[in-house]
Amino acid sequence: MKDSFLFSSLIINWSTKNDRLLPWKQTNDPYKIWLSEIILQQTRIDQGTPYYLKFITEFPTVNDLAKADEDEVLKLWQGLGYYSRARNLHFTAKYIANELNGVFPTNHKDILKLKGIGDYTAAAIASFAYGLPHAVVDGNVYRVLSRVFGIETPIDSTQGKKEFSQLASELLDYKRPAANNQAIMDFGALQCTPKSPDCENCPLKDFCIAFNTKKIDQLPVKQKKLIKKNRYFHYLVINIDESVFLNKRNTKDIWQGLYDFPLIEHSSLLSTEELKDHPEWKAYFEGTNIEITSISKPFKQTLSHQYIHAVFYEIMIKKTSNNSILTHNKVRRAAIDQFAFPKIITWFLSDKTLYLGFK
DNA sequence: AACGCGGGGTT
DNA sequence: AACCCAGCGTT
Repeated sequence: MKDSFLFSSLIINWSTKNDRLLPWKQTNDPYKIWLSEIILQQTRIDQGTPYYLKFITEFPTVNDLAKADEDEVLKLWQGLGYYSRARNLHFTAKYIANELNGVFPTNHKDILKLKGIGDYTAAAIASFAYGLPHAVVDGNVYRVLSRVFGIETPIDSTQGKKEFSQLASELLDYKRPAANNQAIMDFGALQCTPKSPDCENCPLKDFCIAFNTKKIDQLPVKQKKLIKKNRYFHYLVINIDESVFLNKRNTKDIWQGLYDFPLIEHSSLLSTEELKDHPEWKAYFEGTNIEITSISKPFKQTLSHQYIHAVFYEIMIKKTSNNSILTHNKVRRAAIDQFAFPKIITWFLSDKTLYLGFK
């Protein structure tokens, strides 16, 4: 079965009967294909599709995207996660517009140099936009190849990456790389699924080593296991007149580029009395006449690598002689919809809208 | 080579 | 709760 022609023929034949109609399949525009691939990195089709449609409506060309503010791009990206994708997308749009005269690179080597584009995305754009013979290796491909060929090398090892991308290249039908790449990903997503794949109705049943040795549920092999850490956020929702103070996250941490509120982080959840005794609280409110008007329920958000626990203290400033909080962005409450927030902030805000008419 | 980076669906 | 999704950049 180490017959590349047979493998790609079977996969492509399968795909002609199991086509997924997706918006970015209808175009050869490298900008749209690039945009779709960035959105779909580590993201399910169903989750990414509405964002793709929003983006091509708002920014029909790379020049439109380049002209936008980063805040505007992040706002449109809000809720999709992995926000460095949006920042790199915008950076690269400006680069293409300003340095490349708005023309997307047309060869694999130059595509791969762009920020936010790695091996997978470069191969995807090269094949889908220009018909160039570069094999994609994404999560679907790792799964399909490891099973069909019984490869137990961990897919998240350097050796594994090398081995699988070499095999994918050998298997690629060089006469129809786009169809071949599309087919193997669709096959992984619909037929050779992570859990309970439909092996009985699989065209590769007779060849698949994992199926014939009953190792389907053991492949692919991954070596990493990551531990989640707990973090405790005490958010200060500081209101003064019709405004509230926002914080733009610029440090090297989660949610870079998004907005939240002034934050006191501690290694455990603090009681109100403990929080009032915290040096950062004192720095904020020393010499200031304030009132805590409400304390939210605890919110919990699960990230890929940490748990965020957040409590929101709503504080009204009556009179201040302290200007340290003024280093944050003072924003009219009616205008906060324009800022991009992480999920845990939007949960808090929608709760407030629901119960207190806060807007 | 190892780690950090979101959010959500499925099992 | 664990796993995984059209991965990439940094250290």
